[in-house]
Amino acid sequence: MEKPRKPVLMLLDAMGFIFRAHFAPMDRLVSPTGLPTKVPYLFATMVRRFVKEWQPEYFGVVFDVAGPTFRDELFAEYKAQRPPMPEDLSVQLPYVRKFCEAMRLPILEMQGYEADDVIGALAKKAAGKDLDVFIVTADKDMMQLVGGAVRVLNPSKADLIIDAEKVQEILGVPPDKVIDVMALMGDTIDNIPGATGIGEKGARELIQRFGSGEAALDRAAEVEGKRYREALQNQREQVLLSKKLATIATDVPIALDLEKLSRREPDLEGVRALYTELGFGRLLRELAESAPATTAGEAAAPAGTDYATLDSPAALRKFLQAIPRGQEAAVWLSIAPGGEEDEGFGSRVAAVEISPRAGTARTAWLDEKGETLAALREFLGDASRPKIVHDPKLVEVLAGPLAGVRHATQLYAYLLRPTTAKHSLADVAARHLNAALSGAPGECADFLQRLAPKLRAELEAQNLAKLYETMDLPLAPILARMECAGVLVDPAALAKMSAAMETEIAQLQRRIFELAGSEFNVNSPQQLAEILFDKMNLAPSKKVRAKPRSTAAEVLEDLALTHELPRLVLDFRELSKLKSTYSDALPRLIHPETQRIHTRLSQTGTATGRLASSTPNLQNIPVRTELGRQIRAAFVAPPGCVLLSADYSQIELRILAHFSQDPVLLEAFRRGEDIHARTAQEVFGAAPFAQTPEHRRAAKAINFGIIYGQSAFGLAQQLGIDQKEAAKFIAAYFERYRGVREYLDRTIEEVRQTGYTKTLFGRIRPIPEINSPQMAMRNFAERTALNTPLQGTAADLIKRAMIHIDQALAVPAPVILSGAKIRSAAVSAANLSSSARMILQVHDELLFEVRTDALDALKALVKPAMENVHALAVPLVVDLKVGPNWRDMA
DNA sequence: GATTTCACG
DNA sequence: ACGTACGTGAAATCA
Repeated sequence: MEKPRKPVLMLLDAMGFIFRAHFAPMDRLVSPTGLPTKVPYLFATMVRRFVKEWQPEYFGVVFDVAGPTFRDELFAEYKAQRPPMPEDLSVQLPYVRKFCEAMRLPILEMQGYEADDVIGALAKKAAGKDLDVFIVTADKDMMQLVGGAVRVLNPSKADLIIDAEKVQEILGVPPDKVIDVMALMGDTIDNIPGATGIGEKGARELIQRFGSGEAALDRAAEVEGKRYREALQNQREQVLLSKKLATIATDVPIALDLEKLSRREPDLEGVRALYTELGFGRLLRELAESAPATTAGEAAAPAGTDYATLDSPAALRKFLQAIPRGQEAAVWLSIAPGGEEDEGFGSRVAAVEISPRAGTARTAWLDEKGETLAALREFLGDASRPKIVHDPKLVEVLAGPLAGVRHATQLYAYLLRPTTAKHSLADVAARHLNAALSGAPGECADFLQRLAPKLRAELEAQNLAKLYETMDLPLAPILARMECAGVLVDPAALAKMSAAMETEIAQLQRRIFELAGSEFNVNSPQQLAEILFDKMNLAPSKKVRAKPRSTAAEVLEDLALTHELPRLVLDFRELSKLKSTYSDALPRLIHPETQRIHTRLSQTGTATGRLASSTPNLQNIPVRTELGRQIRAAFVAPPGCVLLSADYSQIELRILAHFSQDPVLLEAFRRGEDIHARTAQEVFGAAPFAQTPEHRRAAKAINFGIIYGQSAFGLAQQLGIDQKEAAKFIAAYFERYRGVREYLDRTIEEVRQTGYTKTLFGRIRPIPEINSPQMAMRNFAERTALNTPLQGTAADLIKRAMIHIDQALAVPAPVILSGAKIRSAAVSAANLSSSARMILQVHDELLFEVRTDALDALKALVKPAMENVHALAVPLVVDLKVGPNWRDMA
């Protein structure tokens, strides 16, 4: 961004920002002493961004002062309904002020006036000077101040800059009519009532037509729509009052003292001290880079650390043996740089760090003969030696069997806060120890020692220890073996597909260029939108309510009804997607030695407890279209083997039945009915034999919608029907499935109280946004709150099943299988683990590779293990399919 | 690096 | 009136 020539004055609406920041969709941040710090953190990063980007000459941070303002006299209920500030937030306010003080940013506030008024008055005065004025706020009503050199900068909309033209675009009126629009539509956040029954759209239309709130009131009789007319006629006083409330007082007795508002050099020591107190590691580092510390940097390694290097495999062996029996030793493997991008199968260990106690660590570099690794393996595999590791799955993938893991800090961190994006050691140390890694050899293992007791205590406090012991920890080695096993794909088949697609794509592209009349990049949504909407003047029908200028499939499907081109683009997209994401990409990921693809199955990657697959993602291999299924056919069983797929039928709806105890749902599943047919019967009153495909389709959409926390709008969109009709379906559903309604209500209420969701096995997911003042965010949080227990419990169940199956595969079969069955199997029971292996998990499906002669034994083991994994109020049903590849299965 | 689109459950 | 199903990962484009 080019810096404007005129000097810049920024006026920041501090309280507005603080309130929004508190509910920003971000993880909870805490200081080393456990204080919440999200608000000062976001405040600091925002100020830092503005200073960097705009280099404002003048800066004012404007606060509200507690106590009555002139608005309270106008309207007794003004802001009365606003809940008191959450304590979680109020404790953070002093730090925002401290930050401003350390940065030497002037704080402005006036008794009896709100920040809006102070900003308004200053902006008005500044408009007369030769300045560019930016009002930093997300409040709509501040748009009334825009004009000339005064603009609004909205930090919650990617720093959107709003000038008079933009105000017109957003609200449909110029800045001087903003208060009139606000008078009619109101503002729930600011508790301006507005007129009940008139929203943003209505307000905009009425003001555009009549010019002002007063004129609209006076000429209400002319309004055709009954709803708006009556709203205006009956709520005259409330509208007039709202207009007063929305009007920002620009006559506040405050002088524009540019001398005082000048930006000064920050008090770097003060800033550093504050960042240290709050644990802002990243900002601290940045500070250190821009202005090197004046004091000597002793802080890198905590005082009293004893780090050293072991210079031979024998020294490592000796060191490991000297660790007292029963003492927990931390083990960290550092990975050789280069080679694999991701840490996983194929990565090489560069060094081993061992820490027998906090503060002490030894590093051993790997030797060419592999003696270091051998010494380590002995230790890792010894169950009698208790260990602390970060990511047990990775240790096992890199170094082989791991026994005696006491603490796995990555799993701890994930169980405590599954919504956090990353759980690398650096992230976890930053969050829970408030410490940054300096890169010193030995430090990682030392950090594990420090983290383990702390996280373990939190785990116990949150009742998550059992889940850790019985589910997440035992799953790790299973996932490690799956990653190492890999899956077999046929590169020749994929190459053939790529070639065929190449030709087809070229043909489609030619046709597209012909029809468009020019050449462009079909893969660029921007260029495509230009062709479709500007050049060809196509417009999606009203049914499609996508974003303006969206070229998503849904929009193109609609456009395809009126023109030939969109269909070709859809075909082009399908082909290029399949080619680039699958047929071109998969062969590149075949491991040169194993000739197989080794996906990474992340155990700590999702907010709900599901696994996530990457490099490549094998959980989204195409299946829904014929062309896509060709890709799937390239996933094959090796000679002498077949693939066995076992998938749970309707697992999330069954869990819903269990949680809700709804009698209809329970009965349907207990009788083994087709649940979509049953819902069609309940909602539409159509007996199964009388049901049309349309009935079933709608019922299926409703059943899915329930799992996602559906709205009438969403269902209407999905089914391409009227919203009213969708609302009727939903009402009919809840009329018949009363228990479900009650369960959903109960769940929301519980999450509001506790702030988190919980699965059947106690896995939690914090959802603080459930109490956000922003409706959109709150609604989103509510849908999440409804979906997570269902999705998460399903994830728990299949994880548990994987553990049971893994155990059963290792045990001589007669213990597990009924005697008759196993005697008829062609292989001896004890061999099953060498004849069959689990190779993939796709949320509700497990995929096995099995020698043909062991297939029956595996089938007889897997199905009951999955179905009986945990007794629910309804049966769990598993469907088995077998085939030579992942497509042709029966 | 963010945005858009689209593959899966 | 509001804004609109939950959870993922990857590729391509564009700033």
